Amino acid sequence: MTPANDDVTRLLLLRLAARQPFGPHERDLLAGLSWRIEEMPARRTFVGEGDRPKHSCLVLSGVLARARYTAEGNRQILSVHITGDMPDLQSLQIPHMDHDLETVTPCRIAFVQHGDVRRICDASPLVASSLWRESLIDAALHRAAIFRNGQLEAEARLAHFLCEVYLRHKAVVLVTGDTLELALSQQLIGDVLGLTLVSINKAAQALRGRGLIRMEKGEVEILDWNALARLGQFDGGFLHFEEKDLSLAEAG
Amino acid sequence: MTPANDDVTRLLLLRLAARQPFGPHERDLLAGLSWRIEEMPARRTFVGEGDRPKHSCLVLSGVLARARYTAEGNRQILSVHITGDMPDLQSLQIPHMDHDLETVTPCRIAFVQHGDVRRICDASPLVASSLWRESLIDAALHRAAIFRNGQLEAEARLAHFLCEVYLRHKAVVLVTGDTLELALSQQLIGDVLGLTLVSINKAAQALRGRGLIRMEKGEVEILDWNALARLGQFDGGFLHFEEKDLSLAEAG
DNA sequence: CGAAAATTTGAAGCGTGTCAATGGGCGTGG
DNA sequence: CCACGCCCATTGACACGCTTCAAATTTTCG
Repeated sequence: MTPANDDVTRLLLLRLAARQPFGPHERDLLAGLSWRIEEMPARRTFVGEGDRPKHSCLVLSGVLARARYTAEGNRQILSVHITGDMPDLQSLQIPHMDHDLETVTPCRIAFVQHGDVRRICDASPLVASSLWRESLIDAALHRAAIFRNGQLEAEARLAHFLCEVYLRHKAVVLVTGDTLELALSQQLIGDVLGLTLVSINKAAQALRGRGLIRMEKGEVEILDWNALARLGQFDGGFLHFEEKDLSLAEAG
Repeated sequence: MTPANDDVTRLLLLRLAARQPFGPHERDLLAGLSWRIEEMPARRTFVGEGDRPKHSCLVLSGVLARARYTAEGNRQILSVHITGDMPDLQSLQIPHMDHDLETVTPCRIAFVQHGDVRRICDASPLVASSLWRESLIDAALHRAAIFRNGQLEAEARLAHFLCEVYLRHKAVVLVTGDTLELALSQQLIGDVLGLTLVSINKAAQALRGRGLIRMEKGEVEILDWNALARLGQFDGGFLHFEEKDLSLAEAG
C-alpha cells in the first residue's frame, strides 16, 4: 500500500461508508485493493464505445464525462463526474461499453482491476451491495436527466443542472460557501442538456438577470438556492444522500 | 410453492440465467422466493414518488411505466416495461422512490419482499450479481433514452424507440414474425420521447410513408428493420443481450 | 505575445408546441 | 339495440423556442 493508495482508499470509504456502515472486515477488503493512478490531460477519450474494459475507475480530481455521439458527430453527454465518482462501475457486470468515457478537464484517475473488485464483492455482501447502490444512484441521475431534458425548457434545464452539480460538489466538500469551481464550458453544458451553446448562453444570462446565480471564469455562485431549485423543479432527493447531507444542502 | 409461483420462477430464471449460468444452488434460492400476484387495471399508479416500498415487482403480463411529473402536470415517462422486467429493483438498495410506477395496460404483477431478495443475495454472490446486472441494463436503457431524446428529432426518436421495444419484445418471445402487439397510445409514446402526441402522429405517418413500419390498432409491424435502425441511429448493443439473442434480432 | 478556445450578440429559419376541430372505436347503460 | 361518453387518431393554422449561421470580443494558455 503506497501512500497514494491510502488516499484512494480514504476517498472510496468516504463515499461508500456514507450510506452504509462498514465493519473492519469490509474496510480491510477495500483497503486491500490496489490502484493504478494516472494523470490525464483534458479532452481525452480513455474508454471507447464498444470496448470491453478490464478496469473500473475512481475520479480523484478533475471532471470527466460519459458521452455518445450521433452519426453527424454531435455529442450527447450522459453524465458528468467529479471527485469520488466511479463512472464506469457498470463495466464490472456488462461487458461492452455503450458510451465513451472522456476527460473534460485534466484529471487524476485511479484504476482497479475488475477481478479484484469481484473478489471483494464475493467476500462481502455488504461491499457488493454498497457498490450496487452506487450504480443505482448513477441510474437515478440518468432518470433526472431524462426528466430534465425531456420536460424543462432551457432556463429551467440549466437551473436543474446547476442544482444537481452544486449538491454533488457539496457532498464531497468541493464547495466554499455557495461558490463552486466549475470548469464547464457552455458548449459542454449544452451537450449535457441537449441544447446549443447559444441557448445556454442566453439561459445563463437570464438566470444572472434574475439574480439567481453568478457565473464567471469557471466559477458558479448560487445566489438564491430556493428560487433556483423551484425554477429547475429540482428535488435533491434523487441523489439519495443521507439526511445529514441533505440538511447541509438545504442550508446552502 | 403454488403453480403460479412456479410460473414466476420460470420467467425469472429465463431472464437471469440468460446472461449468467446458474447452478442448482442458485436455482433453489430463486425457486424459494414467495411471490404475491396481483391483477391491476390500466392507468393505476401503484408506487408513488417518495414512497419507501418494501417489495420489488416482476411484470408477468401487460405494460407498465415509470414516470415523473412536472409542476404543470406534464408526464415524463422514464421507461416502459413488459413481461419479464423488474422495474423497481432499485428500491432494494435506495429507500425513496424518485418516480411513480404505473400500469399502462391491465397488468399481472408479481411482488416479492425486499427482505427475501436480500437474503438470497447474501446467500449467493451469483444471484446478487445477476440482479445487479439487471439493474445495470436498466441504467443502459436510461442512457439510450438520454441520447435519443437529446439528439434525435421526432422521426428518428420514434424509430429508435420502436427498435428498442421490438428487440425487447423479441427477447421474451412476444413477437410473431415482425409484428408485435404494442398497446401504446401516441400520447404515451409522446410522454416517453418528450414530444406531443401531435408530433408523434406526424412522425408515425412519415415512417409509414417511407414504408418502414405498419402501425394500427395496437399492432406494430417492422417492414424494414435496417432502414428503421439506421434512421433511429439504433444500436441494439446497449441492451446487452447474449449473442444468440442478437443474431435473432438481426435476422428480424 | 500569439493562437486557440470560450463567451457574447444578432438575425433568420425550422421543428415542435399549442389550440382547435373532426371522426372512429369501444365499452357502458338505457 | 342504439345512444352516449370516453379515449384515441388525425389534421390544419399559428406561435414560439431553439437552432443555425455569422461575426466580434474576451479569456486562456503554451
